[in-house]
Amino acid sequence: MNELSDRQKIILSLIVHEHTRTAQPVASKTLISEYNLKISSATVRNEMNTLTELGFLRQPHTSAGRVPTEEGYRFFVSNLVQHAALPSATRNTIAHQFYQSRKGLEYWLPLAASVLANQSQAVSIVTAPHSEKVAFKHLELIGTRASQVLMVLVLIGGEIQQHILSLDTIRTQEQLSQIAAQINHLCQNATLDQIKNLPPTQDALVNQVIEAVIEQLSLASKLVTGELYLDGLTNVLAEPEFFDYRQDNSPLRLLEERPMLDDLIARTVLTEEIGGVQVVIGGENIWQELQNCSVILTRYGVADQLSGALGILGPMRMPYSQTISTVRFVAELMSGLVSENLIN
Amino acid sequence: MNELSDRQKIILSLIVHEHTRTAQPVASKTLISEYNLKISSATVRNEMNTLTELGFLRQPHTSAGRVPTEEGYRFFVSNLVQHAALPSATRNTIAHQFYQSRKGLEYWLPLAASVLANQSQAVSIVTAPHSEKVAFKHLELIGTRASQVLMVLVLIGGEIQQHILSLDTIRTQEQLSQIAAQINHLCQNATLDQIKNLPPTQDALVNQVIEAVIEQLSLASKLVTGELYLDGLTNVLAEPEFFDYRQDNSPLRLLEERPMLDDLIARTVLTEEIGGVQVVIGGENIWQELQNCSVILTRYGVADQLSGALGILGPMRMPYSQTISTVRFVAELMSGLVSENLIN
DNA sequence: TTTTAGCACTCTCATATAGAGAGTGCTAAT
DNA sequence: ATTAGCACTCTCTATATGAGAGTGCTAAAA
Repeated sequence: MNELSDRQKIILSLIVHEHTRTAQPVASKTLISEYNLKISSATVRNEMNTLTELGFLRQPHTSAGRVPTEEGYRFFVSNLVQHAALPSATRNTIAHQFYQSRKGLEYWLPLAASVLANQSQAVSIVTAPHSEKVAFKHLELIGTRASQVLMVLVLIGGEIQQHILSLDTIRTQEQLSQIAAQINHLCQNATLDQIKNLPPTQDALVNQVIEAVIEQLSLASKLVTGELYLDGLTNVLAEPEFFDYRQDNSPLRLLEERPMLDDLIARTVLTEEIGGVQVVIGGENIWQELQNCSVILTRYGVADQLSGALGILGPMRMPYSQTISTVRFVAELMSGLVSENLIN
Repeated sequence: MNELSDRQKIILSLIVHEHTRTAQPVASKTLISEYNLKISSATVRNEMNTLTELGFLRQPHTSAGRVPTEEGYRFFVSNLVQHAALPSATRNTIAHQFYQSRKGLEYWLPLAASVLANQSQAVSIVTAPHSEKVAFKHLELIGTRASQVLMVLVLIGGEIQQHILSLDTIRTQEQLSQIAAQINHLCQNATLDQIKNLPPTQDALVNQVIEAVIEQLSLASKLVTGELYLDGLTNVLAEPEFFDYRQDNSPLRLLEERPMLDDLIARTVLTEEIGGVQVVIGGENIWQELQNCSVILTRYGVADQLSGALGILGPMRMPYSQTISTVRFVAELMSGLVSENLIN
């Protein structure tokens, strides 16, 4: 493929920038007057023509200016985006909000979603961190008045699972605690496979609980992502990209269908290192719903232990540089918080 | 206030019904042909005129049919709605979905949201059940490699709180379990106030943990609602009521701002008995955002122990009878599930 | 060879106009 | 009290028109 000349790159960048600002097709004259270019509009038009033939720009109609295509945005993001660091004022504002918040993932997750949504003026997506390799940390059995027992299972990393067991007879809390202690001893730091290979004990009740533990751990190990936090839906409602659509392929549908979102996350960030930011532009022919949208996702947390995904979904026409920086910064913050509070 | 004649009530009901079906202003002739009325259109027009003067109907413009006003819907819902039971086929479909689901509130809550959204074709709102009177059930302390400790606190009812404590020194798991046992003994079934009045112990660490317990319980007691589950946003995106608006007072904003939603829930269902269904039509001059919407909410769970709210938010023009029945039915199901799995 | 001025051409958008159709309100008759 | 009949009003659609924006192309200039 033909390399673009420097001038073509500049023009493409400026068109992307101007279109992001105005949401209008960009005319050759506009470009010159807004950015004080030293060349004539005819020259710009010639270059625009070339860029259009290369598939980076398109014309809504004959006598309109140019709009970047999906391909154009993709080239821009891969080759032309200026990765400026987030202004320190913004960084401070964001950090301050985390500092002021109550401590604990249950507060930080929605906060991260809220910060991302506000900063990007798009929809934010944050999943609770989750350990790929589930392993047993601690078990507790809590009796009720009836023969039901609340089983609380803590995984290494700090995830908590709860489940209600039905026993055939009512046991005292002492008996239950004894069983829990026994299992805690047996399963100390064990992985799912190790627990599966444990020889059955003499005690039928212990076996029953271990079965339940195995089931809970299996469930956890199948999970792609943890709980989902969204924010900023209203940011995006006014965008034509979002409500022009018929109901059926509104990009917002993606957010309501967990399997789709899990797929999106799995195909992008889960293959990435923590810290790598993925930009999906226009659905990349995989997700119909994202035709005019872009998704910026990254992974945060502690590698191999506890990690989640976070990012935003917005119109394709967005300030990529700034948004990518924001996503990256919030991910760094969250990674720090997760690692400081790791349970292992 | 003047009573409506029977014929006026019928005409109002039919207009509501027809408008719900077609989303169009209802003409006098339409009413006659669609519902085989034995009176002339002129008579209907006369009655329509009266109903308009009474504020139950309005005319979008001179030569248009009539549309029910907020007041009209309110009268319809209070006086005219036919409370038909949900068809047993629908009941079975819904019950079946709960039957097929994994057991546990964490599965039932999103399921309830999904069922409500699908059945009503509106946005569903489900909050996790929450105990108004928080009381201590069980505490567990789980050590990490560092001096941080994961505190897991189970409330009566079954809510689980987690919190990370920072100790000055590293303790063994045995020491931690000992402390937990001591506190479990001290706080057995105690309410927040009872724990607050506990005399301080000799052990500084125990005191520190009890402080943390008090803080967690205080937090829990201040909560109006538990976690929020929404579904069906896309159902409603196509409705003119929802995207006609400027961003600022879209009804969906209500769902993103927890304080507003809590206020809505607090002002309606929390004052109600469990089982009572509240219908808020057009925001009732309190919630700007709900101008053309209605909210149907009810409370579910076990009185005085563990209760949450569930319902839907949809366009004002909705099939009230059916939707109210659906909300009520799902609430009954959820109440059953909560009471069967109560931890106390 | 590259750039540019100039201009014809195309398409959109806003505005105006007209006619059809829907539905009412009113009047006078039943 | 009800109804038939009709004039009137308003919306909606289609059509026409002109202004404006922006391009593509050509031929000249650098």
